[in-house]
Amino acid sequence: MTASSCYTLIQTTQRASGLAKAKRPLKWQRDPEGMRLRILEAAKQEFSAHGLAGARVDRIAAKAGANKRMLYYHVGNKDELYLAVLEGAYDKIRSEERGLDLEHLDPPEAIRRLIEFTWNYFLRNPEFLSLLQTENLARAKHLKKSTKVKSMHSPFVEMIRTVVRRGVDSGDFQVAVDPVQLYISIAALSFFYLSNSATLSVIFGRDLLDKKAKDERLAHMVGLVLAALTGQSMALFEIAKPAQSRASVVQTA
Amino acid sequence: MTASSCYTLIQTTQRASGLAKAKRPLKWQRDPEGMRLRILEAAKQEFSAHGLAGARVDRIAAKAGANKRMLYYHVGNKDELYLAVLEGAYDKIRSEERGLDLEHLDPPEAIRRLIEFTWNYFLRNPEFLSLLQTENLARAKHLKKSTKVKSMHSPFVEMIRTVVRRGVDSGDFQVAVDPVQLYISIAALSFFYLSNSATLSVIFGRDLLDKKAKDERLAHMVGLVLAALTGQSMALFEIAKPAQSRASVVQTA
DNA sequence: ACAGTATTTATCCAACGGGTTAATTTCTCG
DNA sequence: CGAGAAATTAACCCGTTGGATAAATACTGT
Repeated sequence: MTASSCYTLIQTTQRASGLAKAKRPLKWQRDPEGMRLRILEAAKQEFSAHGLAGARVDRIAAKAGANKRMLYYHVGNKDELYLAVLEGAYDKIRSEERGLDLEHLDPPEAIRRLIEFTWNYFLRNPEFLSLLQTENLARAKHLKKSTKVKSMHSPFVEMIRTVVRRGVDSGDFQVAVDPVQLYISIAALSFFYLSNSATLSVIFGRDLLDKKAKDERLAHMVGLVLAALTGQSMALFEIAKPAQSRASVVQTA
Repeated sequence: MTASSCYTLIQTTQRASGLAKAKRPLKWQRDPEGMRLRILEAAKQEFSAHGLAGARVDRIAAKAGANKRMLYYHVGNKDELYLAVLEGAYDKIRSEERGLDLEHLDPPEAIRRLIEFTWNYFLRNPEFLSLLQTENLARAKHLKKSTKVKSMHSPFVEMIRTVVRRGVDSGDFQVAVDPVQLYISIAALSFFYLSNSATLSVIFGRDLLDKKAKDERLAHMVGLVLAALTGQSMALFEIAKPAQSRASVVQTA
């Protein structure tokens, strides 16, 4: 498996200059950037699947189709590798957030979009949730050392502050809620549901990750937050959920 | 330290029969129940501080003032120890929940009390949060094996269902929200804030665990949920937060 | 083409860590 | 009081794991 993925590498990364002049079949090929990327990707999977202490350096190497030595050569030791993965994860979500462009929507729609984005991002990137959990179990010990992440200081909060202010001015929102509180609440509603779905599913005896459950959750979250902000009924916002299903929820055991 | 706690044990757990007839100073004393309790307590600390993989059996033994062999003698191997701790944690919160007695409060007050209880329980028992995080990182692998926890099937959900129904009947609440969704949301708002406070504090550059921040968070959560349920303004419910502080929040950078 | 450097492979190892075995000490009950 | 059971200590075992060292191979500029 490891060997085969290594050969795959040789095929996929061969340069344009690689005509048919390959006399002796090379044992391996240089590709520092690609190697680094594959290492970080493999490390992301390993760390999110097993946590920091549970992650195995050898497994990361194997998954990356690399020799273990490569990790130390290209990134550093286990902790440095972990921090690099963490920084990459933050970098990714921040950059996607930047594209959200809430300024041009009317306030309630902006909040709805923010909730939906957060929910979908967490759904699409479960490793991100795991990495955050892992880092919080370590009380952010590594993140505190990071110079990069501190400078990322979310301009996102400013986006939300603006939306809230606009909402208050237009009369859509009833309170000038603290944007950080709001952001944390929105993240919390999605994050907890997804990151704790395993134990919650056991406890409540229902699969929280099937299609229907996920649809209902999104509708619930949007309804909860928008109802609180606008003072209107939750039911008004749950357009994603058909009336039939809404009734059945009340009866669910 | 380890040795001293061991001697402490001998002093504190000596039976009533222990007159002053101790001729030869005993090297140690039998105390199976006490030993088991100390092991589980030490294990709880260790697992919550370091996760499953990061926990060290030797450290648990040391913290319990015991010989490593005792863990295996009284509980079992590392995994069994972990499961025992987890079951104990669920047992504890469930039993406290049972005393909440929401039935005799009017619906909005019942919800407020539920939120406050959850928040305070999480604050008082940070190990519980860590254990749940750890178990979810393991995708509830251990919890699924537990026969005990499955039978605990929360009668709590029924309590909430009743409160919601009463609230709808009385006109206090506008929607018959799914009690499981509501419970998850209430837990989420507290859980995420506290379990992720380490990384969030770094990112937002403010200490989320100081007194003022905690007070504001509780007020925010109560306001959010009750406003959504009743359709009234969030501001009405934030009685814990003085007006001055509320204004300053809006300005906070 | 070739010398020097960058990248990768192949081994090795010392510490660690979960778990076990065997000996010791304390308690209980006839 | 003394023998057998229960509880505890002490010492050891051995696979694992993060990390290091050294040798081999591929590329680059001249």
